[in-house]
Amino acid sequence: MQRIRISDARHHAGESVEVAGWLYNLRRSGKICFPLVRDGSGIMQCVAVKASLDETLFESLRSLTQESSLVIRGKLRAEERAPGGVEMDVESAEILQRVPETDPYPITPKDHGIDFLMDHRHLWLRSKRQHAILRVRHEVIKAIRDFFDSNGFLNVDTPIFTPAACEGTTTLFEVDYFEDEKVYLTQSGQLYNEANVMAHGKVYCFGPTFRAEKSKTRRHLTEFWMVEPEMAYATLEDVKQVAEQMVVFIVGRVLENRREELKVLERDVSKLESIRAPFHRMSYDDAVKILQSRGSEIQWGGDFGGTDETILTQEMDRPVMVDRFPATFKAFYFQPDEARHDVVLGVDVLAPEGYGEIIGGGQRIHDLDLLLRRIDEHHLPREAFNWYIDLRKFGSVPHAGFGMGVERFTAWMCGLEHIREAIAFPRMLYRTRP
RNA sequence: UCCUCAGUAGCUCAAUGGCAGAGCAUUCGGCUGUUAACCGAAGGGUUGUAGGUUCGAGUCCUACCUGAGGAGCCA
Repeated sequence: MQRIRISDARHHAGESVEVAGWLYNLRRSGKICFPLVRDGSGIMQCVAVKASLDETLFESLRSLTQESSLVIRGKLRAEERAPGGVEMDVESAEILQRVPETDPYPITPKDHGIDFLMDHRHLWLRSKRQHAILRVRHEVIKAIRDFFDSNGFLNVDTPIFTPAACEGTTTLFEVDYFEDEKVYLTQSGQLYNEANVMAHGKVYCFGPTFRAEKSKTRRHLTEFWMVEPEMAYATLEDVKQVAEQMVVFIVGRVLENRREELKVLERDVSKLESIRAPFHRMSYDDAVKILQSRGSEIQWGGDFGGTDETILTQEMDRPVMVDRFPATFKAFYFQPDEARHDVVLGVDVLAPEGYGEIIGGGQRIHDLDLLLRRIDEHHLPREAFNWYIDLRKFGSVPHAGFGMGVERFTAWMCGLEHIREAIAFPRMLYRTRP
């Protein structure tokens, strides 16, 4: 008998097939019962009728417990009342493991609190909503790779263990590295990207990123995934254009391939359908003026707070690109604006609906003397940057790139309240288990 | 690190300072079209921990623990 995936069931109406899965829920009524079986690709309602089945088989199905694993066989039939449009008339079944009723599956189809769900994250992943979110996340990742791969970028990944002085600003996780040596978990692959890009012209790295800030908000994880493209012979304008095209591409893919999941998530898709080029563009100067006029206490020279990002984007139908930030709060490697030496050629892309900064990037310093000066101004040890400085000695060119956080993007696509649901096992300030 | 809120049955929650409760889950019984099925019954409690006030504390006070939301912080 052919084993099928539930997602393909509609193409097998009228056939006898088998499905291997888990019992999602069960409704019963005396001499008939309706096991809902999920197999990872979808959920299918089965119908078991006492009169047409072996007595022990019917009894074992009728009393089956939630999340028990089973292989179930029967004839598929188009049925309007069933979710998915197809229903299975059960002919036989094998139960691989019956969940004992003395220790039943803890996540019932009713409401649960976030603490309980997070403690049972390893099981929570099976629920409809979490299943849908991780499928959207997969689509986002696949779209990112497809976008860069088909635009001449090469995937070159950067190290996760990095030496101490990588950027000198944020808090890093320290790791013991054999005898008496300390290394740190990467907070960005960017510096290494700058080396890789001089070899390949256009590259991207894609991997986990670690930030040890004691940040406790709905937008923060201590471990998250980031894609970072870098382009040689490129400027801030190139970054803005590529970032805009990439976002439009990913949103398009999600809308094209994950409609069902967005429906499960009750996402207002019109909010995503309005994401088109061109995005709103404004300078940091203008952003500060807008914020002040709307009651923010921000002063020129200060970074945006979470509420500032929300104020800037709340009435926007598409992302906002803010560029030319004060040099004072950006990293040492940002290229200054020729026309305005107090600002640098950096850009942040803020997602609508309060989802905040999803992209940050800009143009890097390519001049040797300027880079040396900036390293000194930031009190960073030159020796640690020898290899990075070399890149400005041997065929230096203007280059630029950006980083995008996968979970923030996924949370935006799914309309999530909190970023913790956008990754299978979130790592947060006070939560590292399971 | 700071601020706010919460912690009662496996889960979600109720209980004016006065008998510890409900729904769901589990078990038993009923039901041939259920959609978080429904109907009837049963079992299930160190009220986060330690003190204190009181005739009497789930409830009030103090400290601590755990969690949540937010702030700071986050190139």
